[in-house]
Amino acid sequence: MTAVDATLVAHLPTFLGLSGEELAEVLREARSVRYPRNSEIFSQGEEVHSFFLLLNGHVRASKTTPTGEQVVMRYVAPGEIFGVAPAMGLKQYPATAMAVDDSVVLVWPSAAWPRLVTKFPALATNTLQAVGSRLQESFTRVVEMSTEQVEQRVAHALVRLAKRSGRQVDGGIEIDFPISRQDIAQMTGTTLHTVSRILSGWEQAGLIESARQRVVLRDPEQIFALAEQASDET
Amino acid sequence: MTAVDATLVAHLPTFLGLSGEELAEVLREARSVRYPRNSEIFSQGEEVHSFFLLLNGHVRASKTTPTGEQVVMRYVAPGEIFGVAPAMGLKQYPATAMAVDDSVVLVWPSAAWPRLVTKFPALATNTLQAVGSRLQESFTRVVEMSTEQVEQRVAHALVRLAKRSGRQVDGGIEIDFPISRQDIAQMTGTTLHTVSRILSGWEQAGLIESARQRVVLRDPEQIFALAEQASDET
DNA sequence: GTGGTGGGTTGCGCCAGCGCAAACTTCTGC
DNA sequence: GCAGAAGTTTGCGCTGGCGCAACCCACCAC
Repeated sequence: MTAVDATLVAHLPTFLGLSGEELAEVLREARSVRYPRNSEIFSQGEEVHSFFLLLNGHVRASKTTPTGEQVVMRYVAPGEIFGVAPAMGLKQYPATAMAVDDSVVLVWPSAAWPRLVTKFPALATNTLQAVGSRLQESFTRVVEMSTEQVEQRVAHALVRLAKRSGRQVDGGIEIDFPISRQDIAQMTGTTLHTVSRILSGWEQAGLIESARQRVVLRDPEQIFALAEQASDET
Repeated sequence: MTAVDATLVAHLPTFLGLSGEELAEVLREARSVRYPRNSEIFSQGEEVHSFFLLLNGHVRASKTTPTGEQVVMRYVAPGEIFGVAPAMGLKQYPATAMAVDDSVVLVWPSAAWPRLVTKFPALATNTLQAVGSRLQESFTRVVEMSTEQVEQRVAHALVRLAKRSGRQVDGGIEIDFPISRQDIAQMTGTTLHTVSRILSGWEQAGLIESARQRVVLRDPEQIFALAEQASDET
């Protein structure tokens, strides 16, 4: 039940339009929780009990099919809300959230949502915009999966990860959290093997540098180009 | 600029929690417009000017890629809101909406949204839930495209269409609007040809009956079964 | 240090479904 | 009633990428 520092989150889009006083009131209902790497925050099918805001670290949201296959829905970056099932009127979490890195998370009990949103309608409109942009992203993904080849989709995925969670390093841009070939496969609708082959190819060509759960874009421009143009080129 | 009959829409989830008086006030800002079959309601990239509620008919929302391919994002059923780009803070429509059947639509100017939502916060939460469930649907689609074979995806698509827009006829359930093989292909991420082959097969087997832009599920149970189980079976 | 485990790589064969092509059928406009 | 457009069917050959399998490597626990 740590007191949460308002200055850390005041600038986030979620709290746009709230006064300092109001923000403090909203934060008073949350507690700050630390999740170590590879720990589960909530699980698909579990009764909804909370909604969350990621302060620090990285969280992966994934869905498991009845046949046991996993699909990665998104990676949550610091500052974003997630697990907003309560706001969407869901009774159970539609996906599983796991900290892929040591993470710090603000947690509100579900019951707080109706109360907060009544008192601070801006929260509803801000959340609506957040959910709206996720819907756009999801649509983008559907479009990519419908029209692009695997290599292009992997390029797109890396570009997006780099933009959202990239860290400048001397050799280029590094994806700022541990991500395996398997994860990338589950983001792009392909197999671990195919991703491995593609990344190997790119590494040969000097476009990326990679190691265990680590990817550095050495030539972001080129990857970007691969993501964009339709298939021709050498 | 027809006056809109409140009793027609009072029961819709969008207006949940509004009194009759309030609803009347909301409707006063809308006008009712008729779009003939195959006419465009708004176009991808167009400046946002309105948001909509479908009273009657059917509307297809689709996205066009830079390379000119089309992907069908959803079919809007009567009673649903669509083109809610204003609420999501978008400046341009992310997709094209076309009436696939003669349709009647309530149209609000974008400018009305902030005003209405301030006055009636329930609108924001209701819209949030609507957008949330679309997000779920979109995720479902991503999962299907990642893990299922084409035949299974087509089955899923038909089942969903039948549930949302099916009409009981003596031979089974008919999809209640004109839909081409091409449309189904664009919903499932495959080609017109493959859809045609699959539907032909099903027609041979007596599962469906089809004609130009028309599909009747003769054996919905079977199609449902195809959609569910992983690939084995005769 | 040593054994084990969780990633990652790579070769090989196969097939679902795409691309191309051609023909057919049903609507629509005039 | 006729011409053309739009939608559908079907055959054929090819290939992207999947499934399987084997192996390698880096890290971790003890």
